[in-house]
Amino acid sequence: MGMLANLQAEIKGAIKHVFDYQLPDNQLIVSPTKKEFEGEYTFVTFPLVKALKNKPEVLGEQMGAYLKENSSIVSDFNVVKGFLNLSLNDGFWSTALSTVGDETFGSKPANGKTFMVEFSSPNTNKPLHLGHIRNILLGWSMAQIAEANGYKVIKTQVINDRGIAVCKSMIAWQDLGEGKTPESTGTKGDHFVGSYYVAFEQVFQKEYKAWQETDVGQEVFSSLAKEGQDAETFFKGYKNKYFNEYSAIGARTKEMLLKWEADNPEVKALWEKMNGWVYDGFETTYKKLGVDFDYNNYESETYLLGKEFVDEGLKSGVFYKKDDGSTWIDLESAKMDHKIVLRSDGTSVYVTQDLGTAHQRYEQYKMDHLVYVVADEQDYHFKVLFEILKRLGEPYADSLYHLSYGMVDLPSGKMKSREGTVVDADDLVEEVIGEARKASQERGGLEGISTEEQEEIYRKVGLSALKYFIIKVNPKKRMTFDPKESVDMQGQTGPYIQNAYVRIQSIFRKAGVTKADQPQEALEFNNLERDLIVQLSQYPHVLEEAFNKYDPSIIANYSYTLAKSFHRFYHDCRILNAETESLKQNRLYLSQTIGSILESSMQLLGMEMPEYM
RNA sequence: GGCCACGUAGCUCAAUUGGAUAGAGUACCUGAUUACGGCUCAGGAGGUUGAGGGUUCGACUCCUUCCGUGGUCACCA
Repeated sequence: MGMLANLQAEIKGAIKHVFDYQLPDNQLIVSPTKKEFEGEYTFVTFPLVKALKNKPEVLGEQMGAYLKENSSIVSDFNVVKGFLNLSLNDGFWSTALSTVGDETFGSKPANGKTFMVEFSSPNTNKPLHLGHIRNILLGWSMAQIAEANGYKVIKTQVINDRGIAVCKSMIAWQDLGEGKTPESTGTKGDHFVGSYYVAFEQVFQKEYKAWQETDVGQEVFSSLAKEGQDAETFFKGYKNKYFNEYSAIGARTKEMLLKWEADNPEVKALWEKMNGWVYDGFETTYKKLGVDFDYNNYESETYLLGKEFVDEGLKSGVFYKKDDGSTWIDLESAKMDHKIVLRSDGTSVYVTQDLGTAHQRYEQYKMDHLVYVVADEQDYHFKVLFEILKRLGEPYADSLYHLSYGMVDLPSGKMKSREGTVVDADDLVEEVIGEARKASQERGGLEGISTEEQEEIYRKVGLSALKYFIIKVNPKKRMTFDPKESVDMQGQTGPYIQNAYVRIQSIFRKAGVTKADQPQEALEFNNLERDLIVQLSQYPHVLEEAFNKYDPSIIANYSYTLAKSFHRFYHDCRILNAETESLKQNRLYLSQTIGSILESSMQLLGMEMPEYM
């Protein structure tokens, strides 16, 4: 990092000297030179044109000449329009390499601040699916990136373990379960419970269909349907109303929820038993994905939290009450609507809970950042939530961020649980690992390694294919997930990057050393080596940028270009058979640095490097 | 309909934040390499950056008007 600052200072000095002009820092644009041109770094002279009233070419020539003459690091230059391309001398590259090769390079000292991130946040009535995987990868990566930027990190998830949906699975298990358990059926707990949720929907739909044919159903249709609306469309929209007002199984479900809220021991026992099964299942999936949490928020413990806020807010006039007893906030001045915060029966809604949870977290952890990783369908919810917290004068209101990401589509279109097109997380993980195993065995590449180690490698490789495929996309963009491409291992993929690392390890094994030191004597660097050093030196900036923009895909793309450059270098330049011993040492040292940065950057994205593949 | 995102090669994605001739991968075609572990490397072809207008030395990027896609406008979470 210091190396670029050095160059910038020299350029600034040159401008002062040649033109007697002080260039503002924000106009001092120095970037790596594009491949088509000679040189390694480029200074953009356009900003000088206005102030100095001269042609950009002339300014570039004058500065270049001065720098070549007087600078200790510039060896040559050329000017194309407003671009001054600078070539730097071997001494510069030598110190640059030792900078990036330092073990502390890229890591930032602790800054004493706390970064909290909420992600995954599953419901206990369904197993995790592809959408959760994108969420988890984003949340996990942001946690790692924050840590690399010096923050103390707290990873948390909200488990939506209560409510009407959870009661549905419970009712279905009571009716249809015959006392079966995950153990007795050999089913993973979350899948086991999820199947009863599905069963409930089937029973309910059957009941609803039958009701539609009854006199009552027909009367509802003819009296409430809009003109020209057909029965199917009408009843689709009427489903919730039916559930609440007519359905027998719906009534039983609601009754169960009331009992749950009244702490009925039998209901609570059943609830705990079934949720326990689900948690076991989630744990298995998280473990396989290689993620964990520092603590969980259970909705059953937080769903009442926001109420006291409402009282305070009513007093201070932030909220107002309607005649029916419901409580609202008027957000029109912030270009939003009126929003309900307490129902007329006094119970709280989604935002109310989130208000309370945010407050509780701050009380407990005094975090400096709180990031919610939630899909972009909830953009409006978070705008509302943050605005309310601001109006309530919460001290942390400005440190909140909604990391909003686009939904994951399949090549065939949207995932829809009702149509059974949801991609299950566990299935997906098994599939990519299976593909890695298959590909490896076809090549017969892992002979002489124990079966357990082989399996561990397949896991690392398969998961990196899957994870990279998802994390490389800018979070806010909606993405298409093609299962076929997600198991690819060639091209811009996780395994391609792993392969660069494995090659480096292999070189060291071949060389019979574990570590390389930088040679002391003066050396020459070729284009490929210089390019690699430039890329390596950007790592700290990449880290910062990924953190500031909440965007792990920046790191994913960086790792790929670095791996690509290495593969090319590896192809064109002999390392162990280099012309001289010191050149060999130098290249080993460079390779070692690349390997270590590839490893740490991929680790930020939740991907592990194998030693063989 | 209001509001919010997003529209870049056939497909999946980039573009150092306003910089050079818009780049990668994939698929397709052509070559290299019997090895420092080829899950590699090089080359070819593929573009009016959804459309129009504006701002300026310079626009995928900023402003504006359309068009398209998705999301959201629940006393669900």
